[in-house]
Amino acid sequence: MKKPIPTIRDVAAAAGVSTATVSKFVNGAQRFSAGVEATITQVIADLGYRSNPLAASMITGRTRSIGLSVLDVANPHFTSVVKGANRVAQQHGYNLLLVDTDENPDRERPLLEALSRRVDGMFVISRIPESEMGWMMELGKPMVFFGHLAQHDIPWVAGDDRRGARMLARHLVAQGHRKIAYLGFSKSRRDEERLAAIRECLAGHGLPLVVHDAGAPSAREGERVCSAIMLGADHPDALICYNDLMALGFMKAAQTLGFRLPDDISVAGFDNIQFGAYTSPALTTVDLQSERLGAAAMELLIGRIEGKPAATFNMIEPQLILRGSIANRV
Amino acid sequence: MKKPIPTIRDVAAAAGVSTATVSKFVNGAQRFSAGVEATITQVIADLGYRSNPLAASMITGRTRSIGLSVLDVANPHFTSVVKGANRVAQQHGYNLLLVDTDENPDRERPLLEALSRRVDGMFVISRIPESEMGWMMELGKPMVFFGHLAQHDIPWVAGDDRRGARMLARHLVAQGHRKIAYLGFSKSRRDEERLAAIRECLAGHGLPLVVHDAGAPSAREGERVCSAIMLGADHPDALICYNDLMALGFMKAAQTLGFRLPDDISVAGFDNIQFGAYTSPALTTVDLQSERLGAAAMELLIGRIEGKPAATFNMIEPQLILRGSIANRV
DNA sequence: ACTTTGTAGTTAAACGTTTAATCGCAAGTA
DNA sequence: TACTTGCGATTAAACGTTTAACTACAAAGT
Repeated sequence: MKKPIPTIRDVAAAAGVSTATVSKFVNGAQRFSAGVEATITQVIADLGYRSNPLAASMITGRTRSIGLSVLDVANPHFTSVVKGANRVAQQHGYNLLLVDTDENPDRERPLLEALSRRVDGMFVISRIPESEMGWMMELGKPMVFFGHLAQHDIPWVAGDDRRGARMLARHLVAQGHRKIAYLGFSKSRRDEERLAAIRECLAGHGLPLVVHDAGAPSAREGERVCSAIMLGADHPDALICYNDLMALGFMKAAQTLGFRLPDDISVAGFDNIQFGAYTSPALTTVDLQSERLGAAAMELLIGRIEGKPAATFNMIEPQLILRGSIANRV
Repeated sequence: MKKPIPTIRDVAAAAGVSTATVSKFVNGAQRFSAGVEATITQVIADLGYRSNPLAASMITGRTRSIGLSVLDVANPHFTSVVKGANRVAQQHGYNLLLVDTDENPDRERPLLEALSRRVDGMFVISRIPESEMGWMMELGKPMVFFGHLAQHDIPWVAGDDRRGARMLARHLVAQGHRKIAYLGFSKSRRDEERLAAIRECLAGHGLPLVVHDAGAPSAREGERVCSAIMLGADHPDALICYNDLMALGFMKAAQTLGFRLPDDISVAGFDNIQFGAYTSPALTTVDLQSERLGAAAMELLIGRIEGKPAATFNMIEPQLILRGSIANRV
């Protein structure tokens, strides 16, 4: 036995004005005579009227929600991105419509296509190669992508992976490491930048790089590959992981195997997830500023949605976070 | 120079049928003669027609999105809840409209009120006391709450906090601990259940309980309160934390102060966040099944939205996860 | 042959807003 | 006085669907 939800027409009738007047009043789009203003205010309060945003969206073509497609919300790196994005969205009066593609590229297309009609714009964190992204442009909504893109007319936001990787590799060399390995995740578009920068830096010092590849960017996978890396003839003296999750998993497994960290092997990762600070040794990492990236992406996107001129991309400076997981071997 | 988006009317005109026919066709609501079916299929493909869900929502009153209000997405416990909720929502063809209240109860009301008109139902994780939740019921949408509620007509989903707390306290006693402390977070509705169960269990063994209270359920706060707990005349031999985040922070700070874990003090938490497994010692915790809770809440909510008879609440069994952070003092 | 039943498709009225165009009126201007 | 200007308020047409009620017609039953 619910009372029917009052419409703008009910308000107009009760206040003795037209619906247009009520609409303009609610949207603060005009000045009003004192009498009318008082009456409408009163009636709205009495009836408990609240504008129906769906109906408004039909006319204005704006929904005040933004689609956010993420690879895995439970990955703390992406969680931070979401957090930053959501903060900015909320500040501007937008809500996030969340999609989690669960690291499965096949899910992205149907989910994004369905999403596109319900939002004003989309922030997309994807594993789809840039060359296969054509259909996304047909979606007809403003978009911003996570991660560096080569095409210059598509907006993106990214940390400077190359620079961060270089900083880290340089530091390892300076600390006297000579047998450095990289545990990558080649399905990610960002992996190749990191790998290239590391390799280049080491080559500059005449050092080789052993590369391993993980099947998922997860702690579990880091644990799994540990024995393959450590139980060979001579294991590396330092390991750079594609991300902190993998590094955490690797460290745990290595310790379980009886290795001492960082004496037997130094470990480092990317992302600076919160939990890297709580292991022993604490994890050295490249902070790519996840939350700021999310926020910057949202600023960019909302700028485009609201038609304000804005840059097409935004590269944020990384920071090397030094903690106990890297030994000094000099 | 964008081409205008085709409407159902464009399709109807091009196919030589009425809009009603097209509508029924896309919703699979009727059988059609072979000719009509073929024509419509063809025209839809040619024009690239996609139904506008906003317009449909106006009529049906259904949006196929569900509001999820969360205290802090970046808290791994809630991240898991979101993950589980989102999985089930997606399975049923719903999207989550996310709201993050940032542990600030004052933000909840305006955000939820705005949200309520755009969704079919809401899953609310709140810090608002049950006695002040009246206005939420006026929102006129199906709702499910996170955490135990006393009122029996409001649907909720929760882990069995009392049972989990009892299991943990009992284990500590069995392992020979006699000076047990609790680091709580009294702003949470769930804190009091845990505290009560622990106190009751210890009282049964004639043991006292020292209670501390944190200002936030965060690792940082766990670090901050460490010295107050450990540097007194004689510190506890075991500490139960309101959640794993606080436990992680506490452990780190205690180790920094020179204490050895678990020899000097045993530590345990709640939630079984992934990262408790990667510290040294690894964290003993009560797994309240965050992800299953999120999923169960969504099942319950969707059941109510779609008018299927369902239970009003769902209590999920906790599990004690024993790891290295608890010593054997017998 | 006449009625009934069932089915494929149409008509037209919603749903609850926004907004361009218009209007009436009072105040200001020439 | 007559003409303009500005402003508060109205009119009515959208926006893109769904759906109850209806129609036309063919097949089946009597």
